[in-house]
Amino acid sequence: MLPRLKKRGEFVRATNSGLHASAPGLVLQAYKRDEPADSVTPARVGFTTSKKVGNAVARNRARRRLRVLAEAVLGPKARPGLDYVLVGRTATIDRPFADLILDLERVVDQVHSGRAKPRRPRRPRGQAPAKPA
RNA sequence: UCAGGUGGUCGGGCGACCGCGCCAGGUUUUCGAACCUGGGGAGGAAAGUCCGGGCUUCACGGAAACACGGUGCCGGCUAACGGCCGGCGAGGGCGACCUCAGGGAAAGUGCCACAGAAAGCAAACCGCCUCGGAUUUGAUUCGAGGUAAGGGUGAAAGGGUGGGGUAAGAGCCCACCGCGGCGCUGGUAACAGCGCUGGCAUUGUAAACCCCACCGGAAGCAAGACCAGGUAGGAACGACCGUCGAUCCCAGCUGCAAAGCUUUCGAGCCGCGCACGGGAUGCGGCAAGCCCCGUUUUCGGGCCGUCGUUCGGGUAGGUCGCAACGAGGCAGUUGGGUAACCACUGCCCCAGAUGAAUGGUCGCCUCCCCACAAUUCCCCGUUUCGGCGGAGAAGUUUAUGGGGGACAGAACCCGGCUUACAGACCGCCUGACCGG
Repeated sequence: MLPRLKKRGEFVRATNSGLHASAPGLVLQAYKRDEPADSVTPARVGFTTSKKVGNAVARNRARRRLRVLAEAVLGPKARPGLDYVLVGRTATIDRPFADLILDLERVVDQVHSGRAKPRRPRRPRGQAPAKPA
């Protein structure tokens, strides 16, 4: 079983500074930890299911499916030194499991090959968009 | 059989593979843990967080009062409750049954739109009746008075219905009903029944203020305790206050006196100590600290006041609380009670996570819905009377395919309430129809 992300700061770091890739059934965020090359720790994984997914029962179900999914796909494919965050969507609950596996394999490949992009910076609420110079 | 009422139970089942966290025992151990075996692992509402408790901290002399909030027919049950049970009253339903914040309106204040002549000190718009006058008989009209039976307005017109009575009317009188008072009877009581009596006087509204009775100290497991870490027990300004300076003081009380007592001190406590050049600031010791520095420790050195305003920075990591012998659960042809509930007997120990375990995937079955085919029935056309074609209905049986199975996730723990909920099952009762 992969080690889990547990602190809020680790999740925020992956969201703000990590790479993002999305699929119909889920969203993947990945952050490469700043570690010396000779002491790289194993990959870690965390799960986020917000209220957008549904009530507590729906969120629990989405997170459980993501957890099994992570063991099946990230178990063999995860790279040491990375923090993976799987974000649940509404479709995570009803999408066939085989499709979810394909979704996750695709986004993991995107992240590993560098084709994923960092998150578009969001302006703080209440501020006007910055005008291009 | 149909329609309905009410109480209760359940909330998909089985299997395969792969997993999660907890407890107990065992083995290994590099003391971090790993592995094996066994046990148990979401709900009827775990939800909303609306009441009542346990528990914790704070406050507080017992207590009482004010304010504020809550409750509000009677009796019982309960640890307690705004809960439950049984009664009473009022309203609804043919009925089973359902609903009700259901104390006080002769303590006081307020309010009652619109319509209407008049709305709580009642009231004369139309009408009705009597008397008088005028005009031309019928009749019309003017004036004075009586009248709440009729019309009209309104949610409501100052008891209701009927009779007597009267110029017309009126509780003016009578009967019944309603209402108030008193008495008797039944009931623990709410209340009910009966009798006498009064005279219709007392409009409604208290989820309007209010009055009365009873209840309530506050905040909550991020309570609270311990440990680890930690740059910041932060900063600025102002006031008080202390130091330098300025300045001020070297005293007061008792006593004849000797003397004694009191008075000071920057900050936790204790002790010492000060007078002609001294003091207000001194010296020593002990103790505490989420403080800082040095060098890891022993240790050494430094630091520290109060109040107010403003501005920040960081954090919520671990263990305990906390997984339970408890207002505990299950069972009973047991006993008491109409019941809620209580007693007794037997058995059981029954989730404990913390980015948050209690599951994921697949197959079969089950229940419901839909489509299509076969099946049955009816209608139309045609016929060589065997059928054929078209259109429709039934949903019985069978097969195939597709879809659906609700509301919802423990977070310190109990007792309730409220709200959400596909569907299934059981008991009792009511009404209608049919049969005996």
